[in-house]
Amino acid sequence: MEPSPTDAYHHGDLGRALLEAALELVAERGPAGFTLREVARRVGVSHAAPYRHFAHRDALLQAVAEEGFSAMRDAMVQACECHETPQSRFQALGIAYVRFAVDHPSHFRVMFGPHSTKDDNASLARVRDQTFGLLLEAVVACQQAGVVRPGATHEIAIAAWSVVHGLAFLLIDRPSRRIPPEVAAEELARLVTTTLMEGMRRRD
Amino acid sequence: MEPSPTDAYHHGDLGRALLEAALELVAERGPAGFTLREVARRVGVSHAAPYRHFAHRDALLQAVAEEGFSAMRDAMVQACECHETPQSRFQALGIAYVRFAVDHPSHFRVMFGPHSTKDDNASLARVRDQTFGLLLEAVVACQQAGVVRPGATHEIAIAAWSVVHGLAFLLIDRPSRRIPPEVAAEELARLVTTTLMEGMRRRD
DNA sequence: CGGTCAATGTTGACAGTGGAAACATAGAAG
DNA sequence: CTTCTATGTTTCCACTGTCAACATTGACCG
Repeated sequence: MEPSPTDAYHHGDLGRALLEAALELVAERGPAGFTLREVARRVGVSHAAPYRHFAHRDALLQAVAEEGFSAMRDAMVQACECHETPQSRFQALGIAYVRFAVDHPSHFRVMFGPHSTKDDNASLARVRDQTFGLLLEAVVACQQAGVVRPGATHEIAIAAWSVVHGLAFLLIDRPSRRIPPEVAAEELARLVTTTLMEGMRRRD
Repeated sequence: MEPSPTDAYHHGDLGRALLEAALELVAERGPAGFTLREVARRVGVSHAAPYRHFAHRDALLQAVAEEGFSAMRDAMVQACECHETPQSRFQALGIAYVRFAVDHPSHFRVMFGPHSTKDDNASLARVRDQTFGLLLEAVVACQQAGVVRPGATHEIAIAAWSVVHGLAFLLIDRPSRRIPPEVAAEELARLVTTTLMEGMRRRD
């Protein structure tokens, strides 16, 4: 029962095919251009077929979001592994976050769009928590290494998430023309995380 | 020429009435529940009437966004005026930003939603720039007072915007259950801005 | 082997939406 | 009073999400 794309009545693995087509569609036309019927069209299936695999339109979008969170988490973990000290690992985490958003803006928007943030979806909520978990662990590691002031772990992690999350949105939305377009995302991410870590530094 | 409330033809300044109804609708049902026809219905006018005042659905949403940016800018300016030192003025700006988002989440989402960020709308782009302008001025003031390291003004302002923008979204979207729900927005905003300013501090 | 059944896919409907075109009306301008 | 133009209405269209009824298929069981 491999998904051989024959023109059989039964598709083999339609759920997976729908998800992949949805990913492509979102990447191509953005979250607004996403349409259940268009996804079905691309897979070559009738417009009601998706309902056998996803309860409603938003469920498919949530699956897209979940896929995105997994990919981002993996990218963050991978970026983290290249570094040794808790500080640089922490920073690598943040930079990977921003980079993912800049590289996959539509996907990132779906991940934090209105259909994905209501957590009636357990698996989506879990992978979202994992993302924040990475930041939390990094903060703890920095605290244990004595490079970040102790206490208020959650609050510090929220601050860290805020800064990369905000920068990510500013870079993909460009809400002001006074943000110079030539600024490199990576450099900015480095500056922003450095500044924040400096502010969280343990002072003696 | 802008239609002043006096030159009422049939309805009597329908444009304004539509905008106000749109504001209410967004506040009630969120950006997703916003519908041109529902707005028309609430004003008691046919579903095609809005097209005499707004080129398309997104234009009305952009007007809502513009209204929101004006209100937020005013709130920020007002919060700023209560303080003396450049640092506390800067921080007040950021806290007002977060507070506005938390107090008007739907409105805030529209302001940074996908329909408002493409800047084919001159007046919307202008008021967006003004918001960033406030941050820029505050950074310059802090630099002149010697409490923020000189240079890289734009980058520092972007960092400041990032942190309040990100915190705003995290607070209204709550993307992780590991963000404790009881944390007060205001305190968090204070912590986050303090941390950032500490990081931007001039070091001797 | 054949029959039954649940899973999967299709067809056709429905209400709701954004948008365009043709028509209607009322106030201003002559 | 007539005419013109800005505003509002009606009517239509293509498209969407969703549902119910129907069709097909492979798997399981006698």
